Amino acid sequence: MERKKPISLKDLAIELGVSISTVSRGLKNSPEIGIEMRDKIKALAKKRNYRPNPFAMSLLKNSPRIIGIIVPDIVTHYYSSIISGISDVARLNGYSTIITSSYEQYELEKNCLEDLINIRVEGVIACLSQQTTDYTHFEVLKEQNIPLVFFDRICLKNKFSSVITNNVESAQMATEHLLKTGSKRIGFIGGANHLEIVKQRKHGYLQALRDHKIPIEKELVFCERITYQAGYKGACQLLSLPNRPDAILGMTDSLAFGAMKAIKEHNLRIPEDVALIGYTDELHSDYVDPPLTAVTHQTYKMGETIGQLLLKQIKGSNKVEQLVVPCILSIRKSSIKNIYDY
Amino acid sequence: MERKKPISLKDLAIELGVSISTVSRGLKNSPEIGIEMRDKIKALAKKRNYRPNPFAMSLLKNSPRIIGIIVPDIVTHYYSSIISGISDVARLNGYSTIITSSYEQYELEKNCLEDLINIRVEGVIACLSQQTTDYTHFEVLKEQNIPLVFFDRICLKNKFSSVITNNVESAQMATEHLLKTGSKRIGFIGGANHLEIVKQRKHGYLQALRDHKIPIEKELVFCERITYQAGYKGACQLLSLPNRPDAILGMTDSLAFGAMKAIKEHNLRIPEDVALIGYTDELHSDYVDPPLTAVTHQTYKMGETIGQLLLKQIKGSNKVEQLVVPCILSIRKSSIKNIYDY
DNA sequence: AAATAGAACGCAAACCTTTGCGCTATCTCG
DNA sequence: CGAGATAGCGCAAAGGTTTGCGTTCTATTT
Repeated sequence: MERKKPISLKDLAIELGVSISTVSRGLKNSPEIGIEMRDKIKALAKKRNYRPNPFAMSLLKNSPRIIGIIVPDIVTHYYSSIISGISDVARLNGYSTIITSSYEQYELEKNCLEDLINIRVEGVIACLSQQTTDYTHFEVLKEQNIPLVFFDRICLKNKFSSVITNNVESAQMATEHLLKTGSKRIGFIGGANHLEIVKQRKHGYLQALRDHKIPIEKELVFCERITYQAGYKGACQLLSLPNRPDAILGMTDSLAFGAMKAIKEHNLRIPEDVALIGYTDELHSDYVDPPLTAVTHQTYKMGETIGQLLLKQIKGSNKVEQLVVPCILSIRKSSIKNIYDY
Repeated sequence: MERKKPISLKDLAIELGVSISTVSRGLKNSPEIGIEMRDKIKALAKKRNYRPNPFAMSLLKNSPRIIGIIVPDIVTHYYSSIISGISDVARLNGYSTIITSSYEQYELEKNCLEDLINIRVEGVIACLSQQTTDYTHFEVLKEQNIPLVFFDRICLKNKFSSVITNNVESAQMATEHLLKTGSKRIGFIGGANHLEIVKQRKHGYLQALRDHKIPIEKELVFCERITYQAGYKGACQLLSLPNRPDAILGMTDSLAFGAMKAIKEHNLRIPEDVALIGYTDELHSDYVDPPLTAVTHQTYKMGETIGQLLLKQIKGSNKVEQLVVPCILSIRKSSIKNIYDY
C-alpha cells in the first residue's frame, strides 16, 4: 500500500509531448507560451490534480516560508491564544507555522531550536522556559542571520527584538483601581521572588502605594509560588493578621482564585469586606462568584504583533526593537467596594 | 542583510578537496571511507556547523516526516491538550507536526486540507468543523493514499479510522452517579439537538433513567445552545417548575457553570438542594464553590492514541478501526447529596 | 526577395543529497 | 611474481522546479 507518487511537471510534459520548461512557464502565465498551449497545459494540470512540490521550491529558493515557534507549553490559554494570533498573520502572509514546546525545560528548548534551524525556518519566535538561564543557544541564529523575536520572557535585549506586556504599569493600575473604589489596605500575593514577572508586578503594586503616600507594610506581601494552593495559603495568612487588609491583589489567576476560596472560608464578603483582583485572560473570571475583576492580557493581539514584527525582520529590517502590548483592566464585581468613589 | 546560505556537502567537499559522495558517506560512518578521512570530514562538518538540508532529503525520499492536524480551534483547552498528546508521540517517532485551524468554518477547513496536501504531509489528523456537512474534500486523501484519522467529530466511518470518546456511556455514568448519591429527579441541560454530541449524551442520560425505572419527564430536559447564558437560562427554567429537579446534569462545562450561577441566585444549596454535575477537563472545576463534579476527558491520552493510530497507518496498516478513549468521572463536592448511599 | 524581428518553445544548469557502480591503487595469497 | 581481492574514493543519475539563453520557425518590414 505504497503512497501514490504525486504527479510532477515532468509527467505533464511527457503526456503533452512538450518540455518541462514549457509546462512550468505555461502554468504561471509566462508570455513566452502560446495561448492554446497554455490552456492545454492548465487543463491537464487540473485534470491530473497537479501540485507543485514544495520541497523542490524550498531547495531552489532556500526559503520554505515557515516560521518556528517555541513556547513553554501549548496547553495554557495564554500561549495558545498568542499562537493563534501569530498563526493568523503568518497564514495571511503566506507563511506556515511550526509549533514546538519546551515544557519549561532548558534541554528541550535547545532541542526545539535545533530542530527549527534544521528545518530551515525563515524566522523564530520564542518564549523562554523557566529553567533557561544560559542563552548562548540563541546566538547561532545571529550568526546565520535568522530573525528571532522573543516575547513575554525575554533575554539578550540588545541583540533580538521582543514583545512584552506592561507588567509594572498593569499592577500599578490594578492597585490604583482598588484605592479609587474604596479599599484602604491592600495585600499582595505573588510568586517566587527571583522571577522577573514577580519583581515587576510587585514593583507596580508598591509604586501605586507610594504615589498615594500609603506606608508600605511588609506583612501585606506574600510571595511563595504561583499555584492555587499558595494563593489560598497566602490569603489565609493575610486574613489572620491582627489588622487584616481590606483588599487583595493576586498576581495570577490561580493565586486570585485560591485567595477567593480563603476569603469565603473566613466568612468574609467580596468585595464588601475584602476586595479582590486578579490577572487572567480566560473565562474563569465570569464563572466564579462574584465575578472576578482582573487584569487581562490581550493575548491574540500580542500574537499578531509578534508575528508582524518577525515578518518585518524576515523582509529585511534589522532594527532591534521592543514593543509593548498593554494589559487592560476588566472590571467586574469582586473589586468595587464603593461605586461612588469610582 | 541577506540570510546566510547554509553550508552544504559541496562546500565541505571543496574545502577538503574530495568528492561530495565521500563527504556524505564519511558523515554517516560508511565503511567505504578510511578512518582518518572520516574524522577529517566530521571535524570540518562540526567546525562549519553543517546541517543536512531537509528539503533535499524530502525531495529524494518523498517523505517529509510531517503530520498535519486540523482542529476547529487551538485555543480551547480540549483541543490544545489533544494536540499536545499528538505532538509528543509524533516527536518521539521523529515526526514534526503542522497545526492548522478551521475556526469552525467549512471553507477554511477545505483550505487547511489543501495546504497540508500541498506540503505533502505523510498523514492527516482532523476534527470536523461544526459547519461541515459535506465530506467530499477528504476523499482526495483516499485517492492519494494519505492516511487520515478523525477524532471527536467524525465522518466517513467506513473509509477512515477514528478516535472518539464514549459520550453515551459517560452521560449514563454521570446520571447514575447522581442517583446513587441521593438525587431523585434529574434535569438535563444540553445544546442544539442536531449535534451528534447532544444526541449521544442525552441518550446516555435517558438510558440511565430507564435502567432505574424512572419515568422520563420532558420538562426536565432543556436543549438550546452550548453557552454559559443558555446554561443559566436552562437552570432557571428547571428551577421554576412546580416540582423542581433536585439535580442537574450540564452537558458541557459552560452549561454547568451557568447552571451553578442560577442555582445560587435561587438561594438553593449545592448539592443539598440541587446537586450539579458537568463536563470539563479544565481547572475551573476546582476553582468554583463548591468544586464541580465533572465528567473529564482524557485529552492528552486521547492525543497519544490518535497519534499512534496515524503512525501505524503511515507505516503501512490499512485497517479501518475506531478506538474509544473513555471519559472518567472526577468526583468533587457538587454532586454528592448523600455520602452514605455512595 | 532578403533581412530582421519576435513569437514559441527546448536545453541545461542549479539547488542538495543519496547511492549504485566504476575506478585505482595496494595488499594478499598461491 | 602474477592474479585476484579489497580498501578507498569519484562519477553520475535521480528527485522537481526555475530561468537564462539558445534555437526554430513564422511574419513583418524594407
